[in-house]
Amino acid sequence: MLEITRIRAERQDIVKALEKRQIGEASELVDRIIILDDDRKSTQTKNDELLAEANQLSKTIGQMMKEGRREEAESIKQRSADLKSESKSLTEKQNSIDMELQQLLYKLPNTPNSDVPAGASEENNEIVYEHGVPPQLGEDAKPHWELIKQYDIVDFDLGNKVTGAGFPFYKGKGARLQRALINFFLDEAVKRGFVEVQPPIMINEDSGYATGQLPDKDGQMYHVKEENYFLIPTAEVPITNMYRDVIVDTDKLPIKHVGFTPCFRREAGSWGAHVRGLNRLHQFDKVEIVQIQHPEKSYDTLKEMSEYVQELLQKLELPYRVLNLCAGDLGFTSAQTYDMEVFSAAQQMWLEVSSVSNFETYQANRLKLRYRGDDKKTQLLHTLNGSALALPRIIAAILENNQSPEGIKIPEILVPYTGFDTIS
RNA sequence: AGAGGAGUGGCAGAGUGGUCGAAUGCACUGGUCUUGAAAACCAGCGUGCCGCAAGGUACCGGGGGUUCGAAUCCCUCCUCCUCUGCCA
Repeated sequence: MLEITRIRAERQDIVKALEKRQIGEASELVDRIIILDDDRKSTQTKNDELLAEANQLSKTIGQMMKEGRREEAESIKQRSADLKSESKSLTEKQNSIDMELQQLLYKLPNTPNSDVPAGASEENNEIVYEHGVPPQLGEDAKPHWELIKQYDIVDFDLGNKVTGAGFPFYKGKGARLQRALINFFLDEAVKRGFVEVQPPIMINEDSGYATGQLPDKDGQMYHVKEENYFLIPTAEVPITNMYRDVIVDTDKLPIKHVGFTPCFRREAGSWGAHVRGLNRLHQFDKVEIVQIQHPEKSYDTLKEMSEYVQELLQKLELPYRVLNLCAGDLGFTSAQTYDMEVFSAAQQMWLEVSSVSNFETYQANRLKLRYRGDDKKTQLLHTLNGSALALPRIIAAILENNQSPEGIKIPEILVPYTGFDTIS
């Protein structure tokens, strides 16, 4: 959520930044927010004055009662009651203004950083780096959804029977490859100073709002009605929410966490031919890295996280490219995002395997995640996160790129984790 | 899941209707003293909102209510502890 003080102070810049994202009516929305905020302030001032008088009267009444001046006390009780009821209606007004203001602020996405390219859709994403050469596969190269059947390592039919579409079983060497990748990713992150956590995979409504999944992505998360819990779409949500309502000592920064969780996404209405096999699932595994950083250092941290993810891809010997997402393709809460895409040779397409983002103060504002500045005042921190990495598409790429008539070659670095070097 | 008890500032812990945003201790910050440190002593020390400021206002697990006045009384929800039950 954008800070209202910032909206007021940098009104023109913010409107411009939001328009870069192709948000219609940005200017009207911002104007409305400022008017409401004015209203909020004046209502509070009025209400505070009423309450001040009422509090004063109550004290006087108390004093009179003590001194036995009952009649005098009775005579001003009425005035106090009037003040109280007047204040009550002002409080109600305040609440309804607050709520409307809140709703409008929820509608505003984050403002893109100045390095973010303009553009409406993914065609305008900027390719900032490419690494590796896609392997030359023969005519008979198979997409991963055929390979998994051939070697019987991922079973969608079983998943359909036991749960439904998008919930596959991983079997045998498929399951072991999956486990190997999880351990590899966790170990690498821990080596780099990320503190491992195992968070709950259900979150409450407050957490959903704090990191911005709610209300924006309501309907995309699985919802447990009885408890009003949501299955997490990413470990970002529980891990970042560890720091909801926290004031962090600056010498503890940056805070670095890594966590492995399954992730659940309903992805309503987004299924099609290009999302076959492991390309898109309702449940998938992901190792996530999260950092909480001082505002002045957060872009260095973003770069560092992006480089870290690239190292993982290099170690897995996968050809990849890095995209600087354009404003129109940016996630709702992000100020800047780098996507890492792996080239899947048999499908002849790029698969997004990681998304590394700086949210600046957007999440911190909702989280009330702050540090104390040199002037002793609390200031919002910056939050960042990234996938490191999401498993299914990595598996898809490994299967497709490393296939040969002899079977599928496991990247060398993973062999100590898998205990085998070929799937055949 | 049932019965009982409890939730107060970073921590411990007082406060059961009036001047309480809240005693006290510890921790922390600054100062005095000291060659330095410790100890001792002095002072400061929650968060949000409104306000240029002075100041005002709200918050004692969350929400609602009673009252001129609520940390304190009532209702409700949540969480924790104890016992019983169940269970990886």
